[in-house]
Amino acid sequence: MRERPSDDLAETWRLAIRLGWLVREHMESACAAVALSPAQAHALRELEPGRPMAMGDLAQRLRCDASNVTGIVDRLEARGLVERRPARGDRRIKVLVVTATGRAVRREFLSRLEMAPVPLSLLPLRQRQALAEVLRRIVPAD
Amino acid sequence: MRERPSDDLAETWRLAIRLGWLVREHMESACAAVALSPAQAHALRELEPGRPMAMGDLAQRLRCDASNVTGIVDRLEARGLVERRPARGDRRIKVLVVTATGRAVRREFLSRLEMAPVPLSLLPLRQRQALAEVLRRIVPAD
DNA sequence: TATTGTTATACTCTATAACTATA
DNA sequence: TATAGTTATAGAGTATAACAATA
Repeated sequence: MRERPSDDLAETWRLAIRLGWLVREHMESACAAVALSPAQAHALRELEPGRPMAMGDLAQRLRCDASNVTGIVDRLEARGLVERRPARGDRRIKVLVVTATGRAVRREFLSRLEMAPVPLSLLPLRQRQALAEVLRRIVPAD
Repeated sequence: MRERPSDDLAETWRLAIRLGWLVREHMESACAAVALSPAQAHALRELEPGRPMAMGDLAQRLRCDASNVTGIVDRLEARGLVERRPARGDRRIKVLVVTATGRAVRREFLSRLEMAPVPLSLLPLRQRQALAEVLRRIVPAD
């Protein structure tokens, strides 16, 4: 069935959009499982254990205004997941460190995030390989 | 050591997640182009012209509480995109109708949404078809 | 009594602008 | 003066509970 290429493109993109929603729902359920809002989970994900990060740098990673990070970190800190520590050298800078509890929650969140929903795992191996190969071409590097 | 990353389920899923982000960014830029919040755009998308919908039904489609819809529709109505009309038969029900302006904005939004970002269009037709086929299997019907 | 939509309330995320304490 | 982080403020989305009008 030689469809017009433009129609094929639109159809493929519509399917991609639906996959996007699937991904979004999956993410939200991963957030809910660890009782974090999407923004909080996103922040915790960026804070790799053993790699302290300044508030401002986190704002950049989250692509939001620095003032938002204050509140997001307030809530993470209230739950005992991260700590604000003074940076050596520049006393204006506060550095974020993930606590032991934070590391556990972070691991739990990431592991849930990486558990693919059923349909993908049911796909034949060869098709999954093809999918991965195509995705690698169209999706920007992380 | 990853000898065969392509047959790794987790790797494929990670790529799918990135596609999800790509889709999300695309959607947000489509929303921004018509000056609608994601929730407002989502609502307007559900309101097919010529198919009036009750507030409660819209809440179900948006999968949110009915009380939220009041505010979302307030803003759409303030912009002249939809109208609340009394339903015949049951005077408790208010029915939503898209205005002429609303139809134009809706068309503009949907057309931007369906414009695939560059990378997908650069994919060879054959691969795009393969991608569509795989997506059709793993993605739930709309 | 039950249902539809609204209001009241509360919390989070978002941004801008003003403020503080450093540098 | 400039920068890092905070606070103040405002708008939007989310949910729950209470409410009015109607069924």
